[in-house]
Amino acid sequence: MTPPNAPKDQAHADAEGSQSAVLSCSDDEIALITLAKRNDFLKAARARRQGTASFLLQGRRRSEGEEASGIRVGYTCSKKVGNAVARNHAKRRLREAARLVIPELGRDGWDYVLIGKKGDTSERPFDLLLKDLRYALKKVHGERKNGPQGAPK
RNA sequence: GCGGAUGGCCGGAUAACCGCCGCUUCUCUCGAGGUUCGCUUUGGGGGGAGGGGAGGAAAGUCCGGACUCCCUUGAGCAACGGUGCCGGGUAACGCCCGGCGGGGGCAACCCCAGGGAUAGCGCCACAGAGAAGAGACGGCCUUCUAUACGGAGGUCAUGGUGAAACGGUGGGGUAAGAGCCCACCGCGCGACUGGCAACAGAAGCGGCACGGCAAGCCCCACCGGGAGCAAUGCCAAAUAGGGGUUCUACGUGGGGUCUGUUGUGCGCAAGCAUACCGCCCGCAAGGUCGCUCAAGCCUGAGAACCCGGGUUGGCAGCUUGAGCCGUCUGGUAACAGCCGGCCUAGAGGAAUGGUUAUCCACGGCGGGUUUCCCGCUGAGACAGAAUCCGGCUUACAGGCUGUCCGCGUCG
RNA sequence: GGGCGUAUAGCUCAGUGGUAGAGCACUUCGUUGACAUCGAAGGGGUCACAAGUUCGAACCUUGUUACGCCCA
Repeated sequence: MTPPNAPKDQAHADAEGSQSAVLSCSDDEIALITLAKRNDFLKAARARRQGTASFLLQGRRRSEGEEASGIRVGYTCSKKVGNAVARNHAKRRLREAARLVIPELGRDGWDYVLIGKKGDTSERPFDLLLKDLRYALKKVHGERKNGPQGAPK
């Protein structure tokens, strides 16, 4: 994606986005994009959050002016989690959990950030970790403007 | 058999399902360029297949390089930093090998920044008479005067100390003593011998003079420019096409040029001749590594510093290299050489994973036919490539294996 | 990834080989009817850790740990 071609590619993606992107991902799955920018992490940190036994979830709906479609996910493991091996391991488990859960429960146009905890993120049994993520997603989505227990489709 | 010393190697294995990052290849699709409309080149996206994907320390960043940029280069000097027994290895090293010296251990073996203290300076607290060219506080002895707590002289055997006290022990000797003399030990110099050398041995000589600290300054020898892949180069986008302060300079010679400008003379004019300026060439001056010398370079506009503005994208560097494995040869060894074979991660907010089963060793509990077997259960050491190599240091569950030493027993 | 620095009392810092200090804070006493201020006295230290050099190390050398700063 070189810059001179970028505008053209953008136009194509918009024009044929409904074909390529959606068709490739079969029915309702939306591509997950990894967050990279510091700014996005800071915005997410100011939004809604929900802690669980194994990690902390932050989530927000992107405002106007930003890209409207797609789910973006970021992963954070600070030095508090441990040395490089421990941090990488925790991030891998979070990434795997997000891959399994977020396509079915996540909402289009939202940003999520998963934050690892010292010890618990790598040691918690994996099925419980998935349960935690489902629970946290519900809590983050809920309550605000979708009414009480806004049923996730 | 028990205890110990030392070197090398490994550092979980296999399978299933679902995933991640490069590479090769096939296919579908979307664009761009070329086109003889057959096709071809190139870029993006989707899918399939094949094959690859963390370490012995990837770590600490403590040394040494490769590579890139910066300073104009070379030699010498100075400054600063480093290294420090000798010989060898190496691209290089503060690393490695072999040897020497000192210390520890019955031994195998281990440890040592291990040059110079007669080049100079400095320091040696407290205690002690005295802490560094020895001198003399108490004491001992002789002598003088008036019997002296006084004067003169001799002397260091003796004096709590201290990390360290100016040779030690014994004998002779003396007024008291003293290497004053003798024996042994220690110490210094050392012909000569062995060794490339460090060094070792040593005839003989010297009556003893020369304390410690250089991981204090220093002296000697050798080495070293600075910064680091977030180096650096390219492409694209965007903004700007900037502002301020300070400093320095306004030479000279010759030749060419009148098809560079201008002036003057001649000519009606085209043009011809000539002068200043400009341009080219040279010289001088100035500047240019902290200093000197040499070479080179720069200088009519230039140099230095400060302020201000934009981007946070992509590509290259990026993995074939002092590379790895094996046979043989040389060498005590580190290592080197010939030949043959192999290609072994290249990500980029950062992939190499998630779950399960069996096995492998380990711990705990229970049971059994108790050198062993079965069941349940728990935790699989230290730790994650980030430009690449050679070392060092530090962390590390457990296991395999070679060589050697001491003690005991048996033959 | 690379480069560099710091660690001494509860806090901020001195201390360049010889019994470890200052200010603030703390405790007690005095002053006051009481408090603040002021005065006096006192307690509090594995000098980050470990080895080495030295007779002797907070200090010199080497390694380790923790914390912090810088880069295009």
